Amino acid sequence: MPSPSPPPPPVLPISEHEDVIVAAVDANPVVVVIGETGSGKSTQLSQILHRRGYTRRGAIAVTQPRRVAAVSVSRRVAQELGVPLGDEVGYAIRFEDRTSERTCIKYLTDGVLLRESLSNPELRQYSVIILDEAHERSLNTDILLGLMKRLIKDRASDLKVLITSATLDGLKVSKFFSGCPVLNIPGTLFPVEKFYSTERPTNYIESSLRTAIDIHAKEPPGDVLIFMTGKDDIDKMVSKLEERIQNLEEGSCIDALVLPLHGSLPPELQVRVFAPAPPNCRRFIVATNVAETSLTVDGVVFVIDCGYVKQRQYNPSSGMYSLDVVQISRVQADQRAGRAGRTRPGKCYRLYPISIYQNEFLEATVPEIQRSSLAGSVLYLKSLNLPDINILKFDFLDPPSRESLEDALRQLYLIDAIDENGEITDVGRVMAELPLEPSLSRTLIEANELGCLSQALTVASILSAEITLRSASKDMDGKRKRQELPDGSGWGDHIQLLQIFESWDQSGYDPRWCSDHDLQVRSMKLSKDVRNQLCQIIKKIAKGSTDVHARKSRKSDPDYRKLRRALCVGYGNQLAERMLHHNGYHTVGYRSQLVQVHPSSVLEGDEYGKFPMYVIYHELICTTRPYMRNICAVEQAWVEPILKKLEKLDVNKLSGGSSAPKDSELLVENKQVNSLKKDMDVKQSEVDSKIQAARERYLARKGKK
DNA sequence: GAGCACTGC
Repeated sequence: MPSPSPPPPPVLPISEHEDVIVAAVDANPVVVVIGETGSGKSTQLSQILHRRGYTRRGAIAVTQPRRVAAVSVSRRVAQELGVPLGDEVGYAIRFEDRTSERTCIKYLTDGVLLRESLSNPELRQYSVIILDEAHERSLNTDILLGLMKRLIKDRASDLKVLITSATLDGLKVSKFFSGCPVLNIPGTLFPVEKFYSTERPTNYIESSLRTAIDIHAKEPPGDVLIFMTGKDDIDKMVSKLEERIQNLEEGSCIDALVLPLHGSLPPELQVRVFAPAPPNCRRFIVATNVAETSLTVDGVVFVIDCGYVKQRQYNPSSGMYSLDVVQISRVQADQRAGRAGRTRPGKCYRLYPISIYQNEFLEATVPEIQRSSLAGSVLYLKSLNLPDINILKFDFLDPPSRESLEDALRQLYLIDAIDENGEITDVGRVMAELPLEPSLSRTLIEANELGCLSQALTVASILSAEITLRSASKDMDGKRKRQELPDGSGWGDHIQLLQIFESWDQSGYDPRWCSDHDLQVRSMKLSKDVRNQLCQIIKKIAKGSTDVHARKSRKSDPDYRKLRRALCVGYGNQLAERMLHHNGYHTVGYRSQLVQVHPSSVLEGDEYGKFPMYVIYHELICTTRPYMRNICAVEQAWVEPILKKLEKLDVNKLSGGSSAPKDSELLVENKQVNSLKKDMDVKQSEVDSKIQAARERYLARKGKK
C-alpha cells in the first residue's frame, strides 16, 4: 500500500554540513560548493536555504544545463517537501512553466534565467541564485557567471549566489569572485580502480573489443559502459562485439546483451538501456558522450574509455565550424570513470597510458564559449544595457579570444543589430527578444516589413530545430521507399524547408506524414513548438498574419522573392559570391573563404548548370572540404547594400575603441582570395566537364517535365 | 556526392 506521507529526506553528505554552508552563505555574497555525484547538492542546497529563511524576501533559483534535469530534480524536491509540483516548488523550461505566485524554490534551465534577466536585469524576484553543474561550462552558464559577478556588486547586500559543481576548479572560481569561500562536500561514489594501457592503441575499436571480451570472461557480473566517439564507431563495435561473444565457448560465460546508445537513436531504442538487465546477463552499452553526463545508466560497474570525444568547434577567422575527434580532458576522463562507481566499487580501463593522462590531456575541456560563434551572446549582452560595458573587456571566467568577439561584432553590424560605433540598434533590441540565432531573428524583422512574416516564421522554426533530411535515392532497393519531398522550386534549401513544413501543416500535422517522408517526428514537433513560441513573441509587432498558410503569399509571389529578400538581409553576414567560371563560391566578408555548395543542397543551376551569382548560407561546415549548408539564391541588387556596409566596416569603432586605421587586413585577404581564385581556375577543364554534366542533367529533367 | 558529439532560449 502506498504510504500517504512523503518519503523522509535521505541522509545525504550535504545535510551534515548544513551549519557550515549556512554560515558561509550568511557571511558571503558568493560561495562555491564542490560536491561530487551523490552529495545531494542539487536537491538539498535549495531546501537548506529555504529552511533557514532565505525565501522570505525572494525565491531561490537553481539553474540546470538541461531541461530533463530541471524537471526531475524539482519533482524530487517537491516530493521531499511533500508539496504538489508547481506550488512552492516548481520548474521553468522552454515551452513549459510550472511555477506559481507561491513558488519559492524554482528550478530552471540557465537559458531560461538568461531570458528572465532580459526583462528584469537585476533579477529582483530572487534572493538566492544557485548555478548548478557549473563545471559543465555551458555557454549560458559562463555568461551567467559574468553577469552574477556584476550583479553582486549592484545588489551588494541582498543577493546570494552559489556556484556548485562536481569537479570545477574551485580556486579559480574563488579568485574570479574575489576570494569567496570554497566548500567541499564529499560524494557517495564508490572507489573506481583505474587501469591504463602501456601505449595508445593504433585501433581503439579493436582494443576496446579485446578489453570488453576480457572483462566478460574474467570479471564477476556487472554491466560494461564503453565510450566511443560517434555513431559509426558504435555500430561497428556493436556488431563486432556480438560476433565475438557468439564465438566464445558455450557455457564459459554468462549471457550478454549489447546495446548502442547515442543521441540520434530513436527514443524507443534509447530507453532500452534503462530497462534492468535480464537475470544472469551482462549488458554492454556502447555509447557516445550522452552517457557521460546527460544519461545515467544503472548497473554499470566497468567502464572502457577510448580517451577521445567528438567536438564541434568554431573558427572565428573563417566563420567555419568543424566536427573534430579530440582528446578528452582529465575532468572528462574522471567523469567517465565515475560512471563505474555509482552502485558499488568499479573498474575503469583507460585505453591510453597514464603519462598521456597526466601530460597530454588538458585539465578541463575547453569551455563552449571558446568554441562557438558569439554573435548571439554578444547581442544578448548588448541588449542588457549594462552601464559602462565594453564587450571586449567583459569579465568572463575564461574570456573568449579577441578575434572571436570581433567576429561577433562584425556579424552583428552587417545585419544592423549594432551601428558603426558598436551601439545596439532598435532592430538589435527586437532581435535579442527572439530565441533564435541572430541571422534568423533579423530575417523575421525584415520579413515583417516586406509582408512575408508567416513564411519567415516557418523557415526560422524549422532551421532552429535542425531538421535533417536523409537522401531519398539511396533506399530505393527493398523496403518502403520514402515519399518525395518538395524541392524548394530550385531556389534552395530554405524554400524547401518552408515547403516541407507547409505540406506537414496541410496533412493536419499527421505524425505518419513525417515517417512517410523519413522525417523525425520529434524534431518536426519541436519546430512546431518553436513556431508557436515565436508567434507569441512577435505578435506585438506583427504587421501581417502569422498563420502557416497566410492566404495570399504563394499566389502573389510564386518565386518567393519577398522571403528570399528578407533572408538576404538576415544573412547579410553569411553571403557568398560565385566564381566567374565555375560553381565554386567565395564568402563575402571580412575574410573570404573558398567554399562549395553542399551536395545535399536542392539549389538548382540555370540552363547552363551554373548556380546563382549570389547565395546566402545558414552554416559553413568543414568536413572533407569547406561546404555551405542550407543555401538560398538571392539577387545581386539585394546584395549591394551589404557590400556598401562592408566597405565602411571598421572593427575598432565597433568595439568601442577610438577611431583607428581601417581594416587593412581586408585588402590583403582579398588579394589572397584572388590568387586562390586563379588557382582554382587552373582546374577549369575539370570543372567545365562537371558543369557540362550538370547541364545534361538539367536538360534531362526539363525534357521529362 | 556526403556522413551528423551534445545541449539550449
